[in-house]
Amino acid sequence: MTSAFDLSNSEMKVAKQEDPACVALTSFASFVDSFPLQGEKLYKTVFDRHAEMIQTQKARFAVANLEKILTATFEVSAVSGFDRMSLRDLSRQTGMSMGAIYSCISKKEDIALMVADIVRLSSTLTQQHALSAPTLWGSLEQCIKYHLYASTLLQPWYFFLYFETRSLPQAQQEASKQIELDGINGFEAQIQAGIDAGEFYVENPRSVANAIVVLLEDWYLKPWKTKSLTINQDGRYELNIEDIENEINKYNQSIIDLVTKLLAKI
Amino acid sequence: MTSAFDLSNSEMKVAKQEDPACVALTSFASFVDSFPLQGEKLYKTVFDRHAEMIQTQKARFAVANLEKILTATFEVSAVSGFDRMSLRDLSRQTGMSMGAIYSCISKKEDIALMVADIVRLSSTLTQQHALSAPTLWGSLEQCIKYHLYASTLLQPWYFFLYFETRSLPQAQQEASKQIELDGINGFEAQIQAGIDAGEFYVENPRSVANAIVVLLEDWYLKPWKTKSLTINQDGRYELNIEDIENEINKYNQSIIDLVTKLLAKI
DNA sequence: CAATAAAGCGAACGTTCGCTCTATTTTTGT
DNA sequence: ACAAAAATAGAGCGAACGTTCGCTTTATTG
Repeated sequence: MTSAFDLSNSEMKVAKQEDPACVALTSFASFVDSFPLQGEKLYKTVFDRHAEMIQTQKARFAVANLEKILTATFEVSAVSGFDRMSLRDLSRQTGMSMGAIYSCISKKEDIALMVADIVRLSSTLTQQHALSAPTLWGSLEQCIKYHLYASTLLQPWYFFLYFETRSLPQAQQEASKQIELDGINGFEAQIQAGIDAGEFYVENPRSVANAIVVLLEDWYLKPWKTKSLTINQDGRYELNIEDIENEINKYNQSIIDLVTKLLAKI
Repeated sequence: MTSAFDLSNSEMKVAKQEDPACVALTSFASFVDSFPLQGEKLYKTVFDRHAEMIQTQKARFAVANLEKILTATFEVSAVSGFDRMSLRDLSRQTGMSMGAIYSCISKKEDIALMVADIVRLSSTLTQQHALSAPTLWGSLEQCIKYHLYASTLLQPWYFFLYFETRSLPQAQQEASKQIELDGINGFEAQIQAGIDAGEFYVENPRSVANAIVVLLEDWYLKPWKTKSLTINQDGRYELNIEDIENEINKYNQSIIDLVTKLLAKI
């Protein structure tokens, strides 16, 4: 399969309509098929992008251990926060020794840096692909939908970055704010374009854009609002992919309904 | 002046329309005049409600020191989080000795408990008073407005509770979730009442209720979105009360516009 | 099968933490 | 003026922290 997402030069690329890779992904299942940041590939990406801080040389070992470390980090720090998670907790949870952990990271903070990097990469990829839709409304719909899809697949990552930003260097804290502002600006621009084209009407485009961003955040920040999506002790969703798809679609539809009403011409 | 808020038996009281204390507070300035949780009264309330963990006997001293401690806590932990704030930091920031600090608290966690208690008290007070409005729409409007008012006056407190909930005992963590769910349920009930009365129409009342709650949270969580509201180095807003009133009214109006559209009968 | 290099291990290090205590001085209320 | 309350500076406690390092185990290669 040709993936719709190009990881290789993610920072540069802006997908064009004519691009054969720009297939509209209509279901969560098809998104899962295309999205590169999951499973083994996800941790391989972490390894590739942070090789300089990883002592372990063979990707095979590093990837397996990074998965253990990051999974355990999400489990432990979801309850008590990253600061309260000691590396001894992490050692216990992963079954790895302190030394093994420190051959995958150079210091504790590196874990947070890895998460921040992946979330930003995911946001960039998702947004770029969504903007390739042929119509204004379609592009808006896809931005929302893909963001929900990506933040579902990477829920613990998005959640972690939101709550643990303050464990990062201050420059990175500012960068996180900027990402959020960029998100709002992006939606605002799309809405404004729709107004200019006579497709939408709304008095204050920015407040609608802000509402969208905040509702998207709510999805990965408060999974307990949708009880059926809570994760079990193994850190996995209890639902199979069809059930998840239903839950996402329900939430997606509620946002779309909202936005439809807010942008409707009277 | 007779305050519109009754602090004495806040847990019990549900204001009635006939209650002479139930004045509609139409401006931030009049809210400030009535709201009991500010200035010296605020820290006196903390003292009264946590006397058992405070060694200092005379309220006069305790109140002054609690103000120093809590203000410094907000300043320090807004940057790096409550866990990373050491009591030596706190001692430096407040200019108090360790001994003086420990005569106002029994342990570090107490600080977080005090904040949580005040925020919950504030939420309760605000919601009770707002529900006393004579009409359905007026009640909904007041719930939103008063919440914005209270969370502006107590912004560092609301912010702190949101991000440091995980520093609290697990029972308190659950309680915090419940407060949010209660908030959603409250708005949902009001919207449903409006639908039943034929005043509103919306397909999914809960998603509108959820949007309101999330937008209210956004106000105190991301003050940097409204640049003019950012606080300076002294921890005080740079604006005077009129400017703040303008900013709140602008944000309040944007929520009201949103909700108006969402609940409009077609 | 021996040699080599990578990976894994866990005790131990130095530091910092929350917290206590004491001796002394300052502030307060009468 | 005087006794009580409050605050101070600083030493110090044990526990827990992030991190290091000498050593052992494992995998791979010639």
